Amino acid sequence: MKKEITMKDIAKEANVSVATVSHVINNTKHISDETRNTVLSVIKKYNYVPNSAAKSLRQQATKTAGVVVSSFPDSFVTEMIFAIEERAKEMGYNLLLVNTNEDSAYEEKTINLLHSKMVDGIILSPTSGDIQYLQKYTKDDFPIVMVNRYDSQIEHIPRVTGDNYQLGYEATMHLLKHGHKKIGFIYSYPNVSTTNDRIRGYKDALAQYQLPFTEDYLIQGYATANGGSAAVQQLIDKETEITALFVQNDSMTIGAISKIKELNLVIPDDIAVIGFGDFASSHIIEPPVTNIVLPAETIGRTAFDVLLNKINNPYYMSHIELPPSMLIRKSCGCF
Amino acid sequence: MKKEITMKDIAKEANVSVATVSHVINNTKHISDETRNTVLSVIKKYNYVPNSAAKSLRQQATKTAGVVVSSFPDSFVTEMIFAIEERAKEMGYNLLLVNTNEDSAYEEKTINLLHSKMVDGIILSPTSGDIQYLQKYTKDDFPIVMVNRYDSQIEHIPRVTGDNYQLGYEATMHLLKHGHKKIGFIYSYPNVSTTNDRIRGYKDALAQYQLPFTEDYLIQGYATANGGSAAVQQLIDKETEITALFVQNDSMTIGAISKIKELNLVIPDDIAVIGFGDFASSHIIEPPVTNIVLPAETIGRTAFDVLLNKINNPYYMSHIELPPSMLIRKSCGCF
DNA sequence: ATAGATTAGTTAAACGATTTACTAATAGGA
DNA sequence: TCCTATTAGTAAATCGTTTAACTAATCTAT
Repeated sequence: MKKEITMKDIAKEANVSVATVSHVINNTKHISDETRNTVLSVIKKYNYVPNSAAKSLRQQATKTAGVVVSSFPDSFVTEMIFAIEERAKEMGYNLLLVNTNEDSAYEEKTINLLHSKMVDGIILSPTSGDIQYLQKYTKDDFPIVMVNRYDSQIEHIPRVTGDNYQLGYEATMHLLKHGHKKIGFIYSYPNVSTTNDRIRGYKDALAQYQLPFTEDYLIQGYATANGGSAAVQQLIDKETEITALFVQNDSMTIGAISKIKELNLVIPDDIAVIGFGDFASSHIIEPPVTNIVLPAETIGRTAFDVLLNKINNPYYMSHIELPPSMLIRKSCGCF
Repeated sequence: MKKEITMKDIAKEANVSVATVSHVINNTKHISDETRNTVLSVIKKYNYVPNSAAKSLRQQATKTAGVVVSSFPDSFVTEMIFAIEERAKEMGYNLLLVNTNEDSAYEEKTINLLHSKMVDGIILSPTSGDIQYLQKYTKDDFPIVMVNRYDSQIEHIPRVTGDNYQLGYEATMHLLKHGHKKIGFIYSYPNVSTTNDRIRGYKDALAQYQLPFTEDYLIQGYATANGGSAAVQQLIDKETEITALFVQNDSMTIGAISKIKELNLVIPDDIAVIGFGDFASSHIIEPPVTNIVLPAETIGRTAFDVLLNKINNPYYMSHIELPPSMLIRKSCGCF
């Protein structure tokens, strides 16, 4: 790789000092039109772009934010990231995205990397692992905000999430109202706030109907279509005789439905289904699937705004929780 | 934000020079066990992490690569990114991901940003916009490899893509063999190699059967479910009387199918469908949809390996093209 | 005419690491 | 004993910017 062009080169060619070049670039001092123009033309000629490692080193600030998520190919997370990106662009920020794929050691490495790359702040959807290491950053007032998932052990970190307790409660209530008493709950990531809160909601709804909570109805599996169909198989194998299913992500929902059909069971007559998160195929699958959703776009945009607040004011604090809503289609038995 | 801990602080506390600390961290000189241990313990005590802006500035290298893609919520691209990430992790690299969302000005800004953040190289799936700006980087031997899409105007950039010509040809041939003569082609991004190559394949297949190419059968739309259903509506409005459809991405395929059903047309009897890219719901939609696919995982992993080669050898060059394969289900009329 | 303001530009000290060239002390070999 | 190697560590230059403090020239108002 050839030597990069530096500000010094530009300065030399334009017969000015490096300081002047810097001032032209950053509009940080009044420079005569004449010098400004020659400098600009030299910059253009060499396609010069300032080295931002040097810039960051000096300035301790970059218009760049990091986004660290733990699971990717999930339509909810994808949509949320998309919204964060959009909002960041609007506000003149660049975004660096990293997917930790539920690997908490990698998450820590990543946060360190981004931190030392001098992003101005980080939006984090944490893994289920130990995130005590975050404490170090909160002590330093490095701006971090949690999105989607949170960890209540970690204090003083703003967060914006969906109201997953309410979500679990409402979805279960909906099925209970249809007369179901044995409701399977299929999820993927244990020990994360989203799952925990939904399970709390699920239990409280059962209690409302004076129904006992049965451990066997809770099935954990991989967040893939295969994971979903395996989970259904387990419910069958355990002879749970469940008549309804609440599935926590899109791929698993698809897998669960395909398995139910394979078993020659009819949705919603034999087994009713509610899935979390709206996805493109929800209304084209047979039968169209009823979803309970969270406002992914609002969550994403808000998260970025909260980060911005935190960047501008180290004492900023807020916990924002957005409510779920239901998209009723045929799989829950309403029609 | 409080002052960060620097190597100097560590050195002072451990009663050694900064040079020694650096050597301990990087294993770049033999240091006695005693000093090494005290240094290490001080580092641990303060949770010290070297500032990589400074490091990059000095070293001109970081174990970090950038990935710049132009469209996200596409299952093919998602899967490819996933593979790149995995391979990068295996090789001890960190990855910084940016989605340009088909905005070519933003793409240029992003590449500049990543370049100046001193990533060691970039994997790029370019937008359809003008990418002459890349020339500057190739001249400097900055490692860039194109993945998925390429631009033949830009010389000397290695690439790994699917064989989209073959893909267009095979899918079309498959439909032609079933006796279809009027085949709609629904796509989303104009002026990108993937689309162009598939259209070439489509035309050549028609020619093979001595059929004329009809401009009206080509419909462009948004890469969403709505875009797909709007495209079908257009084909109907234009009274094209097509009997088969080849759709270029997952969301559009889902939308197209739902529109066809809405119109009370039967798949595959009235209209046969082949969609590009395998996705979770392909085999659960009614009828299960026949897909022609590209090996997303291999493409991703290979792309990273090619980037590594390019990083280690500025003169490295290769164009890798992976073949498509078909997943035959019911929507094409084979059963 | 002259003090004070304004304008246009420069000098040089940071920022936080890495790394080359150096020193000092000890060990080994003849 | 003297010379050379080896070991353990350090001083200082360097990467490419930004920015506070400075100078010099021109302008303004009295």
